[in-house]
Amino acid sequence: MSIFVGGMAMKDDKLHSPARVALTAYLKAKKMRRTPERYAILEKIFSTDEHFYVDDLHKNLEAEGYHVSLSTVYATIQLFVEAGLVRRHQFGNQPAQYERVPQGINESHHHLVCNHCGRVRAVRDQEVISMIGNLRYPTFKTEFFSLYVYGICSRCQKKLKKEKEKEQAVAKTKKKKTKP
Amino acid sequence: MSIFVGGMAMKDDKLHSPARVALTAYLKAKKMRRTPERYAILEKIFSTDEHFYVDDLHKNLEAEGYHVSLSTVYATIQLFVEAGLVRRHQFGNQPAQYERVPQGINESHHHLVCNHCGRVRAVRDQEVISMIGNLRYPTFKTEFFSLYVYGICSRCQKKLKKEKEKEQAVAKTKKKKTKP
DNA sequence: CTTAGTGCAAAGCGTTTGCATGCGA
DNA sequence: TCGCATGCAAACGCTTTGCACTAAG
Repeated sequence: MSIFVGGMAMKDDKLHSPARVALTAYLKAKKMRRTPERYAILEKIFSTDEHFYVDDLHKNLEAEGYHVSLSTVYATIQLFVEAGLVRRHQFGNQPAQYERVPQGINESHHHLVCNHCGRVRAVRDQEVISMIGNLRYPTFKTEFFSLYVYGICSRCQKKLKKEKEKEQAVAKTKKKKTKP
Repeated sequence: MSIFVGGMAMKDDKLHSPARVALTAYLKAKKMRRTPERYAILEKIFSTDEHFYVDDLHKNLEAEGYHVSLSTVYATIQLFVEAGLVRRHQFGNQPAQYERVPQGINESHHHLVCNHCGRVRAVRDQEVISMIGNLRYPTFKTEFFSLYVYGICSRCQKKLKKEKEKEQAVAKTKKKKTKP
């Protein structure tokens, strides 16, 4: 069975997905409007568990024939962040990345960020998650955390190794020339 | 005793501070120039252990009568990040913050970030630091990490509590009016 | 009927870039 | 002398804002 909601076809179970329920509750509590745009954007975000850029999300919606203005996408994502449905990340000088909040400990993870190419990889590690999750600070009401481990990814390690070898070869050539 | 270097008065020991030595080594290795601007900016950054914004750093230098262009400050900080002398942080949609890299485990720390006002507090916690520092990932060459704990700072907790009390008072008033 | 939400275009702002000049090596 | 660094101003790109219009409650 399939129903048409907010301009997009979706399965019946999606109508009552945890995310939709949470958004509805939040909007009601804040006395805000339940617009089709908000649900369409939410649906799109929760349809994958990948990080995403605002611009890509917008393009994907347009590509599906669902027209929303970029400003609305920005405003809506901000709303989702405040509602605790989405989290913001920003690495180096790249545009902001977002991801839906991890659902329970099985989805919790931290990030490996490559200092060379900027790529981000999610890593699940129960021990780390629970250890950090148990931290308590007096006078500070913890809500969630982000752990970023920076370094060099395997791809860039190879790339840098090759570059280094090339440089050394050049250096040797120069030595021979200046000291013949 | 005090010597004049790079347009700024400084103590003799600063001339051979670990940061200066490290920068000199880096510049020599990369065959880059040791300009007074680079050392002046380094000095300013390492004169405190606080996080700072590029703009403030630039203003502070100007205020001291040391003129450097904003572009040079940007370029230089980027250089310092690549040299491993400075680290970049970015919270929410605030401009980037930087801090000199922690010198040894006694300076290592993580951050408490307020979701309401955006303020950042540094927290030292040996156990957390060493636990995370011992993480190893195959194919990924770890260089350093950042842990951000998000929540509500004490100041904002009080603020939000007051706002809530006000709202509830208003809500009660309305109830009385509609159900007399 | 009221006014929050949306769409569009323009503005804002941190950061980068292009180019002429200056200075370290 | 040679060419990297700097200074300045203009450009850039992500994000926000102002305003007229639309639609949720």
